[in-house]
This record gives sequence, C-alpha cells and structure tokens, in this order.
Amino acid sequence: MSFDQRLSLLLVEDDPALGPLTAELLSDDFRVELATDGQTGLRRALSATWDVLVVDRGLPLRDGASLVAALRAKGVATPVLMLTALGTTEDKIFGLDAGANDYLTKPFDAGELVARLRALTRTYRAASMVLPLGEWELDAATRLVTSPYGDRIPLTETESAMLRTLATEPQRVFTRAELLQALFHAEDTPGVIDTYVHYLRNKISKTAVRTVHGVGYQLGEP
Amino acid sequence: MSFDQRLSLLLVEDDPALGPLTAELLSDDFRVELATDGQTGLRRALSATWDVLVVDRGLPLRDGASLVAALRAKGVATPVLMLTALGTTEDKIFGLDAGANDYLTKPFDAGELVARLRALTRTYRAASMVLPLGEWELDAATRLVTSPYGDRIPLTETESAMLRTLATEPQRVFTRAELLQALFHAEDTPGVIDTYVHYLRNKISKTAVRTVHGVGYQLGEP
DNA sequence: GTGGTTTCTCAGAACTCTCTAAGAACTCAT
DNA sequence: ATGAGTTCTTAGAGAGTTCTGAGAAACCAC
Repeated sequence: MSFDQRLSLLLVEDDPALGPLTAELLSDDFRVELATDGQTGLRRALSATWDVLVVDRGLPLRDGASLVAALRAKGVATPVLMLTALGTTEDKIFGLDAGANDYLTKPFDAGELVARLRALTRTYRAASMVLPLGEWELDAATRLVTSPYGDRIPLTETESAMLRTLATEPQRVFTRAELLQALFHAEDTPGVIDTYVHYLRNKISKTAVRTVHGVGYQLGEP
Repeated sequence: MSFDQRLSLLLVEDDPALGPLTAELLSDDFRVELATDGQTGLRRALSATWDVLVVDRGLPLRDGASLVAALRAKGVATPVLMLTALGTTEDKIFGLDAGANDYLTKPFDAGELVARLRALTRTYRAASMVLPLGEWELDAATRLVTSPYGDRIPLTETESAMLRTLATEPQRVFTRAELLQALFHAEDTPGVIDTYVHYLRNKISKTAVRTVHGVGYQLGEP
C-alpha cells in the first residue's frame, strides 16, 4: 500500500479500439480506469472519488450528456471533459450545458487532450499551498500545521494527506471507504483510517476530526 | 437600486472591431469590461476580483499567454478562456499550459463562447440535505442541528431521522404508530417514540417537539 | 548495514447508540 | 376531586462502533 502520485481518471468510452488506446495514452499522467457503457460509467463515477472524468458523448445504455447531468444532479462537481464525434456547435453547447467542463471533438490530438486535462485538474495556490483549517492552517509543502498561537506541528505525509482530503469539503462526512480510496486507493482494512485519525487528534487536538458515529469522519475545529 | 446578478468578465482584446463586438455579445450574460492591450489587461485583472477572464493570445505590450502566466504566478485562480487566431495544436497546448482553463480559436461561434464561459463559471453545490426548522436547521448528512446563534448540536441517527420525519410535514400531527412505522418499520412498543422525543427535547429544547395529547407528536418551535 | 522515522495491523478497552421497561407526573372527562 | 388513560423521565443491558497503544514491517538517509 503506497502512494501513487498520478491523478485518478475515469474514462467512459465504448469504442473497443479507441478506449484502450486512449487509456494507454493517458496512463503516463493518470491512473486510468475504463468503463465501456454509460450505465457502468455512472456507477463507477459515483462509487469512488475521481480527479477527472473523460466521457464519450455517444454511449450504449446511457448517453454521455445524460451521465454528466445525472452526476451534477447528485452534486458531484468532478471536472468532466466530453469527447465526441459529433462536431456541431449545437452539440458542444448541449454537452457543456449538460454539465461538462470542456468539450473535444474526435479526431483529437493526444497532446491537446492531455493539455486540456492538465488545465482541468490544475489548481492554483498563492506561493506555497496553504489551506485554512478554521483558525489553523496547513502548509501542504512543508506538512506543517500552524496554530493560532504560532505553534507549528509537523505531520507525516499520510497525516497531511488525510487532513487535506477532509479539508477539500469541510462540510462533508467522509466514510472510511472514501478516505481509504482517497489516501491509499485501497478497499480493505478500513482500520488504518481510525489510526490516522487518532494520530491527527494526538498531534493537533481532540476535536481536529469529528466522528459521525456509524458513518465516518468530518473535519472538525482544531 | 437593484443588484446586478451578472458575473463580472474582463475581456482583453486589441482588435478594434472584434473587441467591442464581443463585449456586446457577452453583455447579456456578463458585466463586461474591455482592455485593449496586455499591460492594461494585467493591471485591471489584478486590481479587481473577476468571475472570469477572456484573453486574446496576440496582444500589444504583453502577450496573452504571458499575461495569464503572470496572474497564475501571483496565485490568482480566476478562470481564463484564451481566444486566438492561431489554431495549431502546439499553440493550444502552450496556451493551456501557460495557465488558461480553456482555449477557443477564431473564428468562434458566439453560442459556443457563451456556453464555454458558462461551463467555466458554473459551480455545483453539493446537494447537502439541510432542512429548515423555523430559526434552526438540521443537516441530514452531518446530523448537526444549528441554532440561530450558531451552536451546533450533534444528533444520533435515530434522533435525526425522527426530526426529519416530523419536518417533512411540519403542520401535521404524527401518531406514534406512524412514527414507529417510519423509523423502525415496527408496530409494537410505541414507547420508544416517547423516549426519542424526550432525547430531542433534552438536546434541542423543551419545545422542539409538541405533544398533542391523545394523538401524537408534531414539530414544534426549537 | 544501521538507526530513525513512517506506515500498517491488530486486539482489547472504552465508548456510543439503541431500545426496553417501569415508576412518576400529568391530563382530562366525569 | 377522582381515576383511567396518557405522557414523561430515568436507568440500564446488549449490540455495535470507535479508540488506543503496542508491535511488526517497510522505508529512507547516511
């Protein structure tokens, strides 16, 4: 169980030639999973947390635009690049308005696809990457948590990653399975999560992470 | 005096014909300001907070890509759509890697431009199930009741479920049998309901649940 | 290699939640 | 005012969940 720096990408493409080819093409920069129909694609999109989705417009069982619309209706904000053979402006507008963030028509240039995906997944932070945690803050680069009084607490990489994950959506309650997926890309041994929550509470404060009994964990107030 | 709902957009475009035309085109959906060279564009981009920028690639005084790179270097994360006459894939990749979020080549379709800008500025609100309870509210996911003063009271799953059930029809009086059915799919031991009503009143307030003698319970005023 | 750190597993302890049960307090029609 | 019915309150046992610490394994820098 170890870190994979690549971002996770769900590719939904039914073409038996283009699908694996595109997956291969993207595998340098992304951890790619391939789904070959809209139904499966939607299920996989919902069953894990992805950094970005690439969705073909014309898909069996469920249309790409409908897939994206369904995701958006559920409040999933993951960036989506829609891929399609249909090239008219109306198609593009329809796809974008369904909830896609970008739209690329086939045949596309491999370099452009990767560049657009980079643009979609890129996040900007002033100077060093510092996330506010209520009164506290976490510098992701140095992995130092700073208290309002100026105390600085060093975190390990996993501890920092967990705190960052929780901080991405402070309101949300993350299940053990979700955290396990986000931190380790694993599905078994959810007990690790408890242990790291324990570490964080020891290092920062008892209330840094809130337990929602029977559900999971949520960012608390340090 | 009324609030201008439109999003703010800074258009940086030097073409004396295309600039005002595009500004006009976008003015239905955006509050547009036009800058006609890269230097001025960068200054205006930094001197205010914009919802989105549209930047031409070829600009006098400072190139569009350099403008965006400068913004990004300062940690400005505003979405940028780059507009250009140069259409090669290398140009697109260069523009995107400079920090643009989207790239459109001239001549572009007005509808597509607007659709892409909508996609860039769109934000998804996670469908957080928050029910209003008079002055108070209950977040179903975190099971936290928030008072008008900001106090947050954690509920257990059953307490939260009961409050949610009562809140579905605030006017209605629920019999014990109905609540029992809704919460436990049970028919016996209606005494549990009383107990949980008691818990809710303890945690929130005496008046959170109203008793209708001989009938059942109703949502009260916390 | 060696020593130090970090990561992961595990199992018992501690805790929370749920639901029952039973007496006390209340309500209301007579 | 009385009593039958209804509601409130409290305590506690059982099931399940979470916490915690200790040790083994992996990793890393020297």
